[in-house]
Amino acid sequence: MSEKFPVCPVETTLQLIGDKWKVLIIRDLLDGTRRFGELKKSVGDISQKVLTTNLRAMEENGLVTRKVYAEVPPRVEYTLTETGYSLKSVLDALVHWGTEYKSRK
Amino acid sequence: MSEKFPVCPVETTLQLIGDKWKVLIIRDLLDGTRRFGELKKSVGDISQKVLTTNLRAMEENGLVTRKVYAEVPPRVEYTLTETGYSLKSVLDALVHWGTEYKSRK
DNA sequence: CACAATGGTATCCTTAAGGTAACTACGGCA
DNA sequence: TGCCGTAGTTACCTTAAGGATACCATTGTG
Repeated sequence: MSEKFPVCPVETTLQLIGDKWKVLIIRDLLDGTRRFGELKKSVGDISQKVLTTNLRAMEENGLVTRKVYAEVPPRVEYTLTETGYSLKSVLDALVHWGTEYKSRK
Repeated sequence: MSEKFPVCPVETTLQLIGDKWKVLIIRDLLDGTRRFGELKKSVGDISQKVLTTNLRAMEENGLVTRKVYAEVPPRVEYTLTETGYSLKSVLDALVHWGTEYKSRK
């Protein structure tokens, strides 16, 4: 049944992507599937530990899927789920606002 | 002249409202001017110290204006600037996504 | 055999964020 | 006189987040 989320939908969203790192991960995954190492490079100054922690949480929340290939060395790919991809509208808003803000300076 | 912001507009936005509390403050100020005490109640479980800190930062970044009335006891009102109000589009996206997410559960 | 590459986990330590409580100014009021 | 309420500031302490480092499994290659 429905898990308990805050009444305010803003708080619900913050609960899922209120973390700076998660937003940046989604930004990069919106362009398509990425390997762990690729994300580590593209997200920016993120440590392996933090990246792993965030990806696990996002998987838990149904925002990304994790696919492990039985190769050596191992290959792990992360892809946005449909729900995760639907965050594109939020990211678009962030991009738009950030661009506007900078241009006003 | 232009201060230095990250190249990525998403990071610029996060730099300004990447904090959970700031988002909630903006959510409440979108309905109109609020007194300090009103915000403290409506934002949720926020301490006076953290609320003050965030409001100061947002004032610094030109998102809110602070107006002090020379009364006793003192009255201080916070209002979104035009720039701050323009975050409505971002908040709308957060509301919309959060609502959708909850309904999928 | 030793090592490289990838995607982790485990441990320890430091730093930053936030909580709590005490204190301030001010004038009104009983 | 002493207390009330608002909107703070300050000091101190606790907790959580994150950094750094070491370690692991696997297998093809030199």
